Amino acid sequence: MATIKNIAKLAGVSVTTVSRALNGYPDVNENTRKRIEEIAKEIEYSPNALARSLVMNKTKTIGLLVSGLSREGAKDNIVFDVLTGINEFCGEEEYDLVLFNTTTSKQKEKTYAQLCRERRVEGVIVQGIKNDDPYLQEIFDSNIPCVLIDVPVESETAGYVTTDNVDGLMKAVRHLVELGHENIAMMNGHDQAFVSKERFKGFELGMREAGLSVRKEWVCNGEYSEKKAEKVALELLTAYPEITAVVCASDLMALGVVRAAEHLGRKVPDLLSVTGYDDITLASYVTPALTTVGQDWFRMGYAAADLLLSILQHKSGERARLIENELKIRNTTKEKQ
Amino acid sequence: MATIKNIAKLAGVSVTTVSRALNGYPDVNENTRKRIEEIAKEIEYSPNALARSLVMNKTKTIGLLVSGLSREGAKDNIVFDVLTGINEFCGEEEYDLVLFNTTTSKQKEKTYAQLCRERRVEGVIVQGIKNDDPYLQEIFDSNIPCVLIDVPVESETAGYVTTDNVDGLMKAVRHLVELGHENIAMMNGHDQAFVSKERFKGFELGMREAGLSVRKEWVCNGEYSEKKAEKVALELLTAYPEITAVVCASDLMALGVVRAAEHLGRKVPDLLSVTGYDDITLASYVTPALTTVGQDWFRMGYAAADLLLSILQHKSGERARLIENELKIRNTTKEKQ
DNA sequence: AGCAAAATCCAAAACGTTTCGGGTGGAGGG
DNA sequence: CCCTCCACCCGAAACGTTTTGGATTTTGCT
Repeated sequence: MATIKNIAKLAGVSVTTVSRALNGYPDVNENTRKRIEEIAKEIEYSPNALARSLVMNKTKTIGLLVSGLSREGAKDNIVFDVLTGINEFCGEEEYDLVLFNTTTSKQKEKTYAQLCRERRVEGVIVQGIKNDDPYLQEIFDSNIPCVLIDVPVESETAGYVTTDNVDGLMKAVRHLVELGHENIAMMNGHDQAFVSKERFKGFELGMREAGLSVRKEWVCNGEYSEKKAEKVALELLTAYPEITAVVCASDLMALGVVRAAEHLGRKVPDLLSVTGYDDITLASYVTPALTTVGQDWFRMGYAAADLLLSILQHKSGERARLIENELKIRNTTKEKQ
Repeated sequence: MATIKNIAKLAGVSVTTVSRALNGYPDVNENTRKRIEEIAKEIEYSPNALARSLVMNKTKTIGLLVSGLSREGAKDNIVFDVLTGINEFCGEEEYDLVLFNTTTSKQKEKTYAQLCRERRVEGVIVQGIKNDDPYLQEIFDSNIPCVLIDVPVESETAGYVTTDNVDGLMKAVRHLVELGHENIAMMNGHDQAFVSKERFKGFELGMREAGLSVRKEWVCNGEYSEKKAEKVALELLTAYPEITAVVCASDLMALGVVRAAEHLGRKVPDLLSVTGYDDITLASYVTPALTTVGQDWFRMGYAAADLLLSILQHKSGERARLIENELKIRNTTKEKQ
């Protein structure tokens, strides 16, 4: 493979000159520069990024640590959208992206910090991490620049991007209240996600705002799983048939709830209103199309990469980015009969 | 950052010994090895993969070149599933994955080969490439090991993984024929995809097998776009109302066709049967659920990575992998009325 | 004790770059 | 003619590893 040395020999100059010529330094004669560039093209030279990174101590690479990169993750396109956003930004800034495998047990022995240090990534974006994940602690301890998606962490080197989950869920509740609903239940996700707490807070606030009380038995845990939510909803709706609306902490769970309702002969939205959260692709394709509060995952990914770079470059003390969300009213909500 | 030199100094040995100790060579005393390992842990040493790769000329990294990594790509989960499969395999083999940005115009100046050489990836997996893409020619010319998804290319260093697209479409046609359909149209994709030709061949063969003739005006080009397919289908179905079934070269296009049919008051599947291709997530969630021929994209990704590694290691002369497909009969096909 | 073999260690080169601290030669100014 | 300055170039060190080819010490055997 062609190296800078080869060029130097062919051009009859030193490697220093070749390096400086190719990198646009001013202290090299235009004629020699031309000659060097021609030879470089001739022998199909491309710089060895490894060697360069080694000496410059800069890899132009950021790492991606995603938990949901498994076979099941495909149903919601969230991970993918975020990835796309990150990729977009990295393209503009000429950064490369390396995916870390956290799935396999083999790598589990290696700590988060080790992975990053070995590969010498300049920073990391972490997605889909649960708050009881051991990696999380490590992020605090290590001083590797990183930004998390939907996990509020702030430090010298760490930031996050998220949406206003409290407000998001309040939007859903308000919408239902406007439609005349009073007996509103909530299908929340598991506690290992930070957003769950926020969304529950939004639920409480929304209910209080409307002068309604939240009944403990009416908020349940669907674990962000379609199947689980269906099962739980089945029990909930048979035990408390007076419920006329249920807000869900994810679209997938909302689909489960809809299925459960229809299994009980309660047609959605006529006999039960349901709202989701996320606005995954499925949401608008399914019938009835899901009313849901949408998040722009692409933008979140893009913002995450942007924030990470600004942390890397000590541009500002900013450590959090808030992306807007929006209630998308579709066909799973309707006035209370 | 801790280096092997630091350890050497602290342990009172040479860097050679540290290196050999840490890498499990037998010619180092067990006591010194213990000591070295302790110190390594103590000062949080992790090896510099850059330096190692530089001298070993081996990066344990494969590159990923995907064309569909854009915002629109999210609807079909294909790219994501493939990625997941690749990621899975790489995890097992302790390979890292780097994503190349081919989207932005900035990087377009850099050729495919340059990207790979710079980053010193050992091989590449290419996905979603069109056959008029300039990258394709480069793949032939460069001798960088690579495997393509759904593009039949074989050379010393290149291979591919695909499914039997001819047979796949034949399965769909056979199914429709068994249901009594005779006036069958095809919604194909654009010519820039290799699979289009194959699927058309399957259509022809299937029709011939059933003693039916294919009418040229009845095979149209939906360009793998939902919107375009809808528009084209609208024209097709109004011009030729005698059509009772249409096979599509992708699920997204099938969705467009279904929409067009319903817009014309032809309820699917009662008044029109439609089949898709790919079995994307949407296919089973949409109503009516799409009858489609399914491909296991995860397995394709996994197989691609597997094949690439076997090429890298000169394990065998094998240059192609064929993954099975399967007809999934759901609710968009029915006996001809 | 003498000697070969085994065990343990090390110095130095190499990988391909960048960068620091000069060096050389000629032009311009006095 | 001498001095300074500028344009252009170079040698060598450095980045953090691995590996080659010994060198030294210890062990085992007669």
